This record gives sequence, C-alpha cells and structure tokens, in this order.
Amino acid sequence: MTDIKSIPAPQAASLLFLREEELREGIESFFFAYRDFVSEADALLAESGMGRAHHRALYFIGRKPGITVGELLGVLRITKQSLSRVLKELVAMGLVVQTQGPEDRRQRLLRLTQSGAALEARLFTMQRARIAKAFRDAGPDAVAGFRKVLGGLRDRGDPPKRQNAGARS
Amino acid sequence: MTDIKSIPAPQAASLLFLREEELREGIESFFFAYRDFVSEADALLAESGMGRAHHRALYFIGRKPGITVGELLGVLRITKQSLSRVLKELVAMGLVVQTQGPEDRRQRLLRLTQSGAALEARLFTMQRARIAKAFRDAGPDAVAGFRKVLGGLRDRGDPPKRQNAGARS
DNA sequence: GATTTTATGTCAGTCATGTTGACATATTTA
DNA sequence: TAAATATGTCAACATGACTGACATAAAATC
Repeated sequence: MTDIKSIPAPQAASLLFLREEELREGIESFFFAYRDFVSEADALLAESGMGRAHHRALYFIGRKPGITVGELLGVLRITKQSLSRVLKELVAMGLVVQTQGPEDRRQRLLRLTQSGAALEARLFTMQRARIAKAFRDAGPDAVAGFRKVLGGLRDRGDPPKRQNAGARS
Repeated sequence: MTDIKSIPAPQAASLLFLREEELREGIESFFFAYRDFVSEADALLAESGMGRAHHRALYFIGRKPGITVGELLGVLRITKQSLSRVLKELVAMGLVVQTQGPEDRRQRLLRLTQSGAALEARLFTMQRARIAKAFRDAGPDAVAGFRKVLGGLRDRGDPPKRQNAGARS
C-alpha cells in the first residue's frame, strides 16, 4: 500500500515535495537548536578568557577522569596542536592536571582539579536547565526518539583518521 | 507516585545520578551527531574554496529566494560584516545574485543563480542521504520526538540583538 | 641490545569565521 | 527637511581549526 510507483504523477511529486520539505525542516531545526544550545555557556567562559574549545575539553575530562591525551583527541577529533594549546591553558589556569600514566609512562592522564570541576559543574548546570526543560516538555517518548535519530546521524565505521591527530605519521 | 521526596536517600541519589547521566548522554549525542552531520559537506565546499558559512548562506537563500540581506542576518545571527564577506564571495563566484528590492529600493534581494542552485542541490543531497536514513531507521514517532525536543532547545523570546547585525545603532 | 613505533609536546605559519567600532550612501519615513 | 533604515565597507582583532616539521621519552619489536 501507498506504493510510490502506483501514485499518479502529480501526487507523487507532491509527496516528494513534502518529503524534502520535512527533511529541510529537520535540518533547520537541528541547526537552530544546536546553535542556541551551545552558545549559552559562552558568556561564562568568556569571563575567564576561554572559549568553546576549553569547554569541550573540560567536559570530556570531567566525564572520564584519567583520560589520556590520545583518547581525548579521538573523542574531539581535532589535531593535537589544537588540543595542546587548550590543554596548556587549562593547566596554566589550574583547572586541569596531567599525571604520568602508571602503566605506560608516556601517557599523560588528565583530570580536573577542584576548581576545574567547579567550573565544569557551573557550565553543566546552565546547559542542564535547558535540556532538562526540553526533555520534560517533550516527554519520555520524544526523548527516546531524539536519542534514536541522533544515533542514526552519527558517522558509522572508522572515524576518519586525521593527520597529526593521533597515532599516525 | 514516585514522589522524589518519599524515596530513601540512597535511591534518590541513584535516581539523580541517572538523571544527570541521561542528560549528559543527551548532550554528548547532540554534540557528536551535529559534528558528524555538518562536517559531511566540507569536502565538496573546500573544492571551491568555500566553508560552512558559505553553505549556510546558500542554504537559506535557496530556501527563501528573494530574501533580503537583513532577513538573512536575522536567520544566521551573525554580524553584517561576516555575512558581507561571504556574500561578496558567493556573488563573485556567480552563485548568488543581488537585485534591488522592487518596493524598498534600499533592499538587496538575494537569489541563487543556476549554478548556485546546482551546488546547493548537491550539498543538500549529501545531507539528505544521512538524515533520511536516520529518519527512516528511527521511524516516524522518533522523528516527531526529535523535532519536539529540538524545538524545546531553541531560544525563547527575542533573539538577542547583536551590535552591527541588523537594525541597531 | 638496537631499532622502530608510539604518545606526547612544540614551533611556525595559515585559514575560516566570528567579533567591535567607525563611517558612507541611498532611500524611505516622519 | 530631518531622521531612521538597509546596506556596504575599512580596519583591527580573537578563536579555533589546519598543515608541516621536528623533538623526546618510553614501549614494543626484531
């Protein structure tokens, strides 16, 4: 039923139009929502002369204390030069500490300091308010759908290895 | 039921933990999905020496042919100086044309040329493949939930007017 | 034990995209 | 006529990415 081939041309065109329209609206919603969501923490970060790159590093170090530099590079998918600058600043500001890996002493394990954790918590609290409200208003089924679609939008397969990023010449 | 105040402390803490965990996973999904989604068109844009800013302008001009510069600024929420640079390049490359507004001759109405529309279509086709697959795999209910949550994440109220952007000193 | 690979850091330069501030011009509105 | 609006433009700067090249220490392999 509703076999697209069985539909007369004008209606099929109309269906295709709606399909494209629906997808474009999805793309636009995605763009606007993401922009509004991430821009929220900027003011707080700017107070300490930081930007979004600092936020992302703080976030993922807080999420996995003891994460190595290489792992963090893999998560963020940026070059080590980019990350290095950010990490250096976070360490200089006393928000992050690096310790030598206990098994592999080449590794630098990253952890938030107390003040780093405090800043991350303040940033998370801001974003939590927004996302919690969106989740609450939309309801659990909608949240499940949100997660499901986001999962489908992710890259599948190998993350494209980038020069200078991780274990690559 | 499930009044949080009636739950003994350890379980309440556990629930709160799950709640935070759930929200963090949502934030991360959002970050990863958005990054993967928008990065896809970069290679094609780079061939012509363009970036994401060009893509966004092309996209919204294609979406509303005859859009004014001021309207586009309102959609993108960037400064006119940023947009100006991008528009100038798009016009120079023959992808966009500007025509004087028929009623208000101060306005510059923006439209895609044939090759501009062709490029936009190529870019949209790339993204359509990804989002259509995600929508199809997730199902209509999930898509509805996705849209619902995204709507809730948007800024409410006045878009924060930014200096130099639109009608402001 | 010597060699290679890996994890990390660093210097130097470039690019894309955003910002602020100031000012110019044409056109519409009051 | 005067003020407000839509647009454009010059200049300077910040952020966060990038490439390429090279350095060091430690682990893994031959």
